[in-house]
Amino acid sequence: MKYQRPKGTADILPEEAVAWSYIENVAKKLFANYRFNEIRTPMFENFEVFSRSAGDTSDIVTKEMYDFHDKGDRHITLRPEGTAGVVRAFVENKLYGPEQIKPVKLYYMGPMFRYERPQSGRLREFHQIGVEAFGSESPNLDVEVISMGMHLLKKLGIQNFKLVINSLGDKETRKAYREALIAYLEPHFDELSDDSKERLHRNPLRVLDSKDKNDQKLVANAPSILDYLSDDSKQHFETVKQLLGDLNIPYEVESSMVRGLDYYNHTIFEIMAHDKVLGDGDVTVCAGGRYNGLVEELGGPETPGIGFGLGVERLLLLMQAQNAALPKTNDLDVYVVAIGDETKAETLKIVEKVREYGFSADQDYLNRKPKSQFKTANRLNAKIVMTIGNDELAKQVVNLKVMATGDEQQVKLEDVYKNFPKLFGKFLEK
RNA sequence: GCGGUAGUGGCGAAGUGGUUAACGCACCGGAUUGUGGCUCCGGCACGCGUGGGUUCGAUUCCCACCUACCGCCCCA
Repeated sequence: MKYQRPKGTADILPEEAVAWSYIENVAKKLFANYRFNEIRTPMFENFEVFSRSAGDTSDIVTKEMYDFHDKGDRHITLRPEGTAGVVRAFVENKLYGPEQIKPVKLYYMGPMFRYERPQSGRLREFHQIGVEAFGSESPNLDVEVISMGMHLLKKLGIQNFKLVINSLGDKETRKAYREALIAYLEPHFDELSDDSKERLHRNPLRVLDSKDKNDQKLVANAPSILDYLSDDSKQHFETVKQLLGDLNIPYEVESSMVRGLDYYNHTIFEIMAHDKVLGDGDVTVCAGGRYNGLVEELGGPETPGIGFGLGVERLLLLMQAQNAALPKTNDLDVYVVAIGDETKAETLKIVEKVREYGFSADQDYLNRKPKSQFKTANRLNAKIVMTIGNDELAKQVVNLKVMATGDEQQVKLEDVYKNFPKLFGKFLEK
């Protein structure tokens, strides 16, 4: 093969694109009900937008960014996630202004890029649907955002998913907890796995969800971040849990849950699904949380924010594995079988007229025999086949066959042209 | 970035250091001239991921690279 797509990219072929459109439309409709509006930001940003927001030591920044210097020697990064760009746009366009109704609720959908080893459900160019809400610290907003994510999965027919939440508290909380955790783990340093030794000082919270069995044992008695929450943080988290309960949204609290991006604080959550296609354990399909402070970090006024990102590829994998229903689209209403060159012009007129009336129509373009044309009509699941040959042309009629029943009758061309929906539309109803 | 498995026609899949690379599905054509299914007949890889090497000869052996998949790291 001479040319192949770049590693970690995928072609979305027509058959699958149907599912993509469906997902996007369902999401847009749902988001509109929650009063979120679409925002479209560039697929690349200045490097600093991401390095500043995600944290200089995060893996995403240190090894997974797709970055390069352009011809003007600007350090450019293909966006690895959606939030930073939206926050940048929020600040740059002054959406924090007093004339904006708060919270400002935005959503986006599009490709993201991360330079990493591809696996199923993990690509270098992948797609996220995400939402962000700025300007309110209300726990109600936390819960609404979470609920919206849950609703989306439910609407798309996903089964076996669960909500897991945690609180990272505020800055002070994280600092205090980080120290406590290091103090707890340090005496056991030699017992830790190599990966966790590495993690201990760079990102100690990561040790908590190590997959190493021995690490897990050590970590079992580690202090919990929930014991270090400041009063305000605790109050916020308690309210979130309370409200989730009020809405009858089941959840689990997982105090060891952490985040890959440094900007998160307070409520964080993941919606995880369990299905073999995505490996043995639970896989996160939707993840998000609060990021109070991020707007300041990118040069805006003090503005709280919260959002989530949802991986479309993973979602699709789940939908396929679980046979989630997809709408049937683009059914063929009419196929016109032409016999003989003399009928070509009339055939074209027929299909065009039928389309004009709002039905789908197709014809043969390969000069094939009637039998072959019928075979194709059958494969395409045509509801009606109209046949026209020299005899019909001379008499200005066509043979109209209803494929489901096999009934065939001769009708006037004039009727097709002048009154198709009224006379024959009945055959095209579901 | 690390470890492992794999790569034969549109898809699935057999195969061997040496004349014409099985088979199934799909597709195309035909079975007395203009009708969908079934059946039957026929067609369909100048080529076995790419590039080198070994050899009289390689799809089959060796090396490198590419890509996919699985695990780790990390993550949606």
